[in-house]
Amino acid sequence: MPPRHPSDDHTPNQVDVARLAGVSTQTVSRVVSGQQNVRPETARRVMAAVDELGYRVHAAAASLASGRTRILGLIVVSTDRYSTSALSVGIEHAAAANRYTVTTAAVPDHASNDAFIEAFDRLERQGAEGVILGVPVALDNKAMQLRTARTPSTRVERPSTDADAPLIVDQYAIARLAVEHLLDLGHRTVWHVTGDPFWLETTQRQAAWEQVLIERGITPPPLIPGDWTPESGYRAGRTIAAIPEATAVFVSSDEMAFGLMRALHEAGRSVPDDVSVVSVDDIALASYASPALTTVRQPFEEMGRAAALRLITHLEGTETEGELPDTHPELIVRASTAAPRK
Amino acid sequence: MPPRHPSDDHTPNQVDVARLAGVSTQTVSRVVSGQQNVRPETARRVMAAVDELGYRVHAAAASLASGRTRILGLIVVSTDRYSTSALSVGIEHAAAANRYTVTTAAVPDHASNDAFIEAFDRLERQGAEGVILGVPVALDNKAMQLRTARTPSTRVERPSTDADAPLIVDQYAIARLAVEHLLDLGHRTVWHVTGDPFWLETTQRQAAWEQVLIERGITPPPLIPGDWTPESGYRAGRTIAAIPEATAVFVSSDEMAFGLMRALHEAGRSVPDDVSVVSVDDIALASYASPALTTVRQPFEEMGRAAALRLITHLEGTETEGELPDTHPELIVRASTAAPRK
DNA sequence: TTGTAAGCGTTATCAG
DNA sequence: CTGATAACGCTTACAA
Repeated sequence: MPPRHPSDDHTPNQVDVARLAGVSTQTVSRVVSGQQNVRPETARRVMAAVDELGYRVHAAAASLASGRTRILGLIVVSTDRYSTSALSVGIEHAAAANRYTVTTAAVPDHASNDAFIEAFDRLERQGAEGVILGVPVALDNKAMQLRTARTPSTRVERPSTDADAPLIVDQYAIARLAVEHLLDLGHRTVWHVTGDPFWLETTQRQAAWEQVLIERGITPPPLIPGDWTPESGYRAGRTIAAIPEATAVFVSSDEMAFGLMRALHEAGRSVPDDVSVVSVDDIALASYASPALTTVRQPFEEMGRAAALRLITHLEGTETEGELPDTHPELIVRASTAAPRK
Repeated sequence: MPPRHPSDDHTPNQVDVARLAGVSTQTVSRVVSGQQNVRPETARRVMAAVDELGYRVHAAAASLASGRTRILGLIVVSTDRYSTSALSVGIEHAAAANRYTVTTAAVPDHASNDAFIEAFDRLERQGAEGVILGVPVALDNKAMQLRTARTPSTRVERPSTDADAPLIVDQYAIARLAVEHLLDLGHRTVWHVTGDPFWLETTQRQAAWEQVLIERGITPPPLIPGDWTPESGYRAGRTIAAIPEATAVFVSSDEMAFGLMRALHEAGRSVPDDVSVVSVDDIALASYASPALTTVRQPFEEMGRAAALRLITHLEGTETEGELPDTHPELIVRASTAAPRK
């Protein structure tokens, strides 16, 4: 076989660059990975060779040699809930800013624990250095603990079982904002339509709602179950409409609030004159509901950023690029709440 | 240094498994990657060793050796548009079913072409074997063509410049469904509120809307520009409200329709009595608008599945797991459309 | 059916 | 500041 021409068919590698620049592969590696101890002139020559050849590091080879993949795993639930995409956008940004890459594993809604484990395994196999749990996984089982022990993980919300965990979004603050707004308006009590009980937020908000009422000496009325969907909100609305003394409702998502208000409207109960409604999320459509929704805004993108940053910080044991975002919820008052009728 | 104990600190590798099972690493590789030519008894022994050691293939090493990463890249735009998450869920599912992994790169909304290139590079560097463009990238430039030439890519929508490309969702069919519905109801013409001109769908739907009108001998009225947001829909609604002869509107997204109907309502024009509205998407809230939206459903998850499957098929040159999903749009008639007043 | 040998392209370590 | 050399853990030949 004749000696191969330098610029052959194969994609250029370090050796090619080194040869062209007249240095060793090690120097190429140093230049490409931005280390400082290279003479500027040498670095320039290497970069020129890199450009000429169109060289780029081979991630797999670099991982194998260095033991680092710079991959972040993300487990999400397959829903079209508005929050999911905003969350991942935030995560992706924080990752990219720190030169990490995000690999996603989706699990079906209401999946069994096995499905989460399987997703986690997929991510680990792929080389994820850390995993972000965008899902309500239970962590109190052997299989999951085994995995989170060897691969650092963060969850977006704060697990109820671990009050000390660094917290990204305070579900208690959300519920408190909503309930106190209603109470301060003069309502005697506040009814609550829950989210899907599968999710941690649901139980946390519910507990907070109860707590705030009790602090004010009010006995919480019966819970009205929901599952995040507008349909479940509609059903809850029919329930509420049948309770004449209900004048204020805290609904766990904007989407459910749309359904709820429709049911109320159909039953001839006016919002906010007969019933005040406050929900959670502040999706883009919230101000286009009729009436416009009073809601507690969740800064999803910031939450995603915060989760990723927290994980990366843990991974590197040092500071990261970018400020830690503000993830405080905020009450947005619009037209769906008012003082109760005399 | 004393000889190391077999089960030492390092994560177990093929050598460890081979030693424990009393076979060569090659046999371990064969068993683990599911090749058939291994005696069942041997395979069993190997699997036992794998389980005992908790061994899993090192993806980077496997990639380096085989030259395959089984990574699919996905470029998405950082928006919380409902479609994005549904799309990626579909992609992720199809990928997982074919043992591929999805890596996401997000670019800002309205990003420059450079941002797309940069995202593409990130994905390539990561080892993506193919890239799904969930974004309206222009492909008519050198830099992009260079990349799509070496890394197979699919886009979710059909580029207007390439009518022969296998098509995932037919924007013409969507517009036709909407416009003909309105015309068949007896409206003399149909006004159109566009999406963000940055997106291909926008121009495609707009062209289709024009075409259908012209086919029926109707001169298209002036375009009303939008940008997907409910706010832009609201502005469009004010425009429409000021045009007494406008009785039918085709709005390019449900979210804009919410804004539009709110503006119409405020202007005292009733939907559907004065103005009929049909939009596109069929988001979960569409039936909870007031009135409930007549809309053209887009099966986003199926679209994502289809895009991924198409790419994987191309990559493997063979058939893939799972039927090719049906991505036909469908008209959902609800309460926002009616015959025009006499 | 199983094993041996030779890389894959990079980074770490240690010399110079 | 730069270079030689040895891993990293796996798969693809090829041989037995």
